[in-house]
Amino acid sequence: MNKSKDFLRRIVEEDLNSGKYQEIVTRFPPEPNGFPHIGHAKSISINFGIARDYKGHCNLRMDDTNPTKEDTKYVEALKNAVQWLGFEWNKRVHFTSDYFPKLYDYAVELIKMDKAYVDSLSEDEIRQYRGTVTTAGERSKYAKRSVEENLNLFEQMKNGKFKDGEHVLRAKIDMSASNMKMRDPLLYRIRHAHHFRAGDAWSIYPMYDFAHCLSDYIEGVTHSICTLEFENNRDIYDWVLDTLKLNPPRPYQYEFARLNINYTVMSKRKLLELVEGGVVSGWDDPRMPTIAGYKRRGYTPESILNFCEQIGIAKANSMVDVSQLEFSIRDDLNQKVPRVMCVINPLKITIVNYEGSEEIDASYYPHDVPKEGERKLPFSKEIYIDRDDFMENPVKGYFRLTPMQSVRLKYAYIITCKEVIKDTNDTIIEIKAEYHPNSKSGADTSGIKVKSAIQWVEAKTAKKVEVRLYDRLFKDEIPQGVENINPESLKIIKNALIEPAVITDKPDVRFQFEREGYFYADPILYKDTAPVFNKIVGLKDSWTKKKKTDKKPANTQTKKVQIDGEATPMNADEQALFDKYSSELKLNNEVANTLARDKTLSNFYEDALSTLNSPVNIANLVVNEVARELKQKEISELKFSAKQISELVKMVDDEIISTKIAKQVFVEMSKNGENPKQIVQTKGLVQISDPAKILPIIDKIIANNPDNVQKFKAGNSKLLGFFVGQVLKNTGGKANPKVVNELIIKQLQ
RNA sequence: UCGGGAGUAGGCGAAUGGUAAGCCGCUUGACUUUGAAUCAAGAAAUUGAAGGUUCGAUCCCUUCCUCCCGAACCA
Repeated sequence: MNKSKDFLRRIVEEDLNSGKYQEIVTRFPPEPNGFPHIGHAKSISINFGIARDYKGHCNLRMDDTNPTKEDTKYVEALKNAVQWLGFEWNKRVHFTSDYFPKLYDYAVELIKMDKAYVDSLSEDEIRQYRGTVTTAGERSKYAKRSVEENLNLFEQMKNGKFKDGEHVLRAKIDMSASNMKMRDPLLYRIRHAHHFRAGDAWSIYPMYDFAHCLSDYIEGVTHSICTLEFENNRDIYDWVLDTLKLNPPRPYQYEFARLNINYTVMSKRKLLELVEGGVVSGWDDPRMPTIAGYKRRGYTPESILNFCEQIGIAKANSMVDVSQLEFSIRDDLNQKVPRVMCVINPLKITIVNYEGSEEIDASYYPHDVPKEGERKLPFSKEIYIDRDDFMENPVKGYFRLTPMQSVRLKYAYIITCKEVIKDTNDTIIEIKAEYHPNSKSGADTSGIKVKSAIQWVEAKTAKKVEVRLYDRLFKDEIPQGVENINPESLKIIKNALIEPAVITDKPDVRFQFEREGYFYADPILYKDTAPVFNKIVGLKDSWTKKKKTDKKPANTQTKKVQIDGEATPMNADEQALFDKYSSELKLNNEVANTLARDKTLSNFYEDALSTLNSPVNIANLVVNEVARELKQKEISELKFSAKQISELVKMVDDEIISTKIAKQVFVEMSKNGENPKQIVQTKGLVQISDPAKILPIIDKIIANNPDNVQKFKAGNSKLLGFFVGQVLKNTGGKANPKVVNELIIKQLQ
């Protein structure tokens, strides 16, 4: 089956099919002022993914227009992240700073067109002059400067003749625009700052809104994909490219919803605070949602990429559950990594009836993972198990070792507890147990039934390892900052014990510690003499979950009450019109209301009414269809006339076409202004109402869909739509749906 | 308040007028030498609300409600 495409891919496909672009070019344009996080991974996955899917390419471009915030170390982090995720950027890494000379020339161009000016208002004044969302702004008096003066001033700005903040270059657009971004946005500001790449060559730097669109254009980008908060910036994007009258094709901007994950912060500012405040060990702390953090934790690139694919792309702000991410990494590692035994919280077991030692063969992989490999497990009378796997006074439903309940040592024997030894504090320090010699795994003739098999290590051969148990960094679903830190996000266990093969044979760097979770040999701290393992993610655990959720929370869910606001009252004229429409012309209230409140619509309506006396049907068409066109266009831009609308309605009244066809015809009319009759004729859209012609089609469809016939007869009335739809499809939409409906009901009785 | 976006099971998210997909999560069962995995079954949605148009509306129209973005010399 064809997978459904996200809205971006749909746009890309349309543009390719229409020939708008020959090749798709996207770009990933981070500002190098912080380490990339999983939100960037989503953007990378989208931009590089689309380029890959449509055989185009994707540029990696550092958006380095603010010299005071950016640094070359972040450039490296960004490059590493993209590579680690498995993508290749087109040729070299691009930098907006490479385009500074070109950008300067474009600015000069704008000045020459009298579309930009040097403003000398102070920062505060600029803010004041901008106005508010409800009131228009006022243009600076400096906007009147001549082109020559602007050119001159701008050049001096470039040459460092002025101090920071003395002047700015602004676009001359509209100080009363409802989009605040369009109130003469700043294009350049003076910054006597050292740029990490451009050095001290420039004392003016372009603003995002000016640099970004032009950088896209310069690179031949076709689809400039960014997040929702740039929706308001799209108008400037278009204004700059259009005003400069650049040679086509030009790029267009599309926005998607950025990624949010619960229990996670995603803002670069907050992440920087965590790093600088020493709350975490650095940008690559395994608890950080940075790509470097996930990498250090042990996540695989595949798991991150799968996650990005699963969550989809849309335009609605949303919060993804962190369990979705955790599923991705488990799902990936489950198929890949060897199973080994590690005892995190050791409890000594002495098997009193076992003497000597042996080695037991054990596969690295369970039967349902198609990978080969095995190791030897040393076994003797002294072993360790996890403290959690023994309970002296077990709770109900406990499957593991108790004084009354035997348990299997995985891959080895069944043991039975004989004696519990405690110290003076009443803490259990050792268990004396007996093993059952004929119960060995794979050759068990003992007939003893156990509920569980637990991990263990042999005392003398086990290796001591450090295990770092990571949990989510924040305890709150929507964390604000350090006050929400989870105090248990890191537990360091110094004395965990692991089976020797893990250290001596090193079958992999990632493991599943059986019954615990997935772990990763820390790429920096790990030493053969002092191994360190990071917990990547725990195994799914329905046992502890069951214990916790035994107390059922009361269903306190109350349905939210919908508060309806009031519509603004009509004025006298509108009221009069409404009365006329509803009483005289018998329009229903809703239609009359819409018409009465909209002068253009009602004028159009009365115009159409003058050539055809069919008040209700014309009103319906005008209110529902014409109104839609009028949302996008002015009345003068409409391709069709009121007269044509009445002609269309006439055909419906005369039952030449169905309302369904009428809508189809209307679409044609609004596209090219052709006459409705003409459209119906050339396309052969006259409807079929003759039962003799429709019946055979219905019979065929009934014969072809016995399942659905069955379901329909069983009472699934929604399937009527299915059958009607099939008949209409078969007749190219020409069958009279009313007739079809009646006939189907009759045939299926 | 003005402009721009968005509302579909607990969380994501398909379906442009014709049987409300899929994934995560949840429940139950089977299997099991991981309370995992796997397999099977299931619960869960009056598509934000109310009206309208239509034979038929998640989809088109109207009004309302809620949430997000916007008045940085940040990106």
